[in-house]
Amino acid sequence: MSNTRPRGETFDQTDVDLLEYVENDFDVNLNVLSEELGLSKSAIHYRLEKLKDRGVIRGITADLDPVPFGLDMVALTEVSVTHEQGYSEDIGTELAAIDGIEQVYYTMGDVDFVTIVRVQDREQMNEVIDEIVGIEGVKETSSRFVMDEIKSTPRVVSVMSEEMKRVVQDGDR
Amino acid sequence: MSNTRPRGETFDQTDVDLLEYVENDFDVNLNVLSEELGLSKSAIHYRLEKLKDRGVIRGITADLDPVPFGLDMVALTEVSVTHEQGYSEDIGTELAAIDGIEQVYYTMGDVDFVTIVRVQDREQMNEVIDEIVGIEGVKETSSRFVMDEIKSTPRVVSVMSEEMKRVVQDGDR
DNA sequence: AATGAAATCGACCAGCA
DNA sequence: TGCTGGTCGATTTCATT
Repeated sequence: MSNTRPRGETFDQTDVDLLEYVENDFDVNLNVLSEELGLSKSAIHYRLEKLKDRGVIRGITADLDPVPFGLDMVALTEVSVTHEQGYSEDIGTELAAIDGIEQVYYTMGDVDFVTIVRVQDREQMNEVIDEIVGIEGVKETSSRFVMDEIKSTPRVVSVMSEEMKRVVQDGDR
Repeated sequence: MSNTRPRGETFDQTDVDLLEYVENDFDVNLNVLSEELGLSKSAIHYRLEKLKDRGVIRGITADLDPVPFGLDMVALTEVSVTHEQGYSEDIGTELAAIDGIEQVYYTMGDVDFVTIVRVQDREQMNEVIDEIVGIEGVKETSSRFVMDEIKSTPRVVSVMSEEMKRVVQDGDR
């Protein structure tokens, strides 16, 4: 389109392909990647290390299924706070520290925080909500139960449109 | 507490420790884990393979930082649909397929879906919203911008309280 | 930034508790 | 079934270009 100025950093095609691959599966031998991307094994390794150093790859993690742990009860909980002081940042940190709270977003608008809570049963859900309400400065909460997690394991490159990729792309190799 | 019947499967202390470790950092050599958990390299390897086979470990993935890609604009978008047919499931799938939509939850209550959208700029945000509205059966949307992602990379075991762990625990070794 | 060779580490096997 | 120790193959590292 018209705007080709890169926001953020730039990546070549190989990096984008490599990253899209490993963000879905890092349990690979380098031979496959090597052939797939047409580069030597050492070069793949070198690029991966550089991407780690740059902080693009924050880490390598095991993706766990919550279901075997009985963690199949999920709720989206909105949290409103009193706006007397600049407490908001602290309250966010406190929310993030509560067991069972998986994600915390600080939002604009009528509510201040949206959290995603994951627990094993209703009793634990009540406990989490009680903990939230117990935080100083929290005014009220409102929860919605999740009936189905249609897509719940965030990916970065895999979710980008071609246009989004174009914006951060630089050379072709 | 009173309820000690395990929901889901059971794990021993070593598995829980191992899983908590690798869900935050799988970029370790087995020697470190071996010492840390007081088990031989082979045993660690054996347990990891078994946990993969059981589906507890769904995969090994690279955790990417969205910021270097300029993906720093995030919104929580609620989607309401018409309730004439049993379309809901299909609509969820269609939402999940849209570029820029990172997470999709099917919820009870006044709205039907909550999505998390991640893009590079307002123009792309508009495009995503337009795509959502363009889905047949979608009635209306409502979006909130995220000002701060306080906690946005879901973890499973690391977020469990001691009580939650107790519920799925079995032997001590 | 990429290569090929050398050192290191992980995957696999047979045997054992 | 779960663990050990040892072997082989793969990966990481490094000197070189």
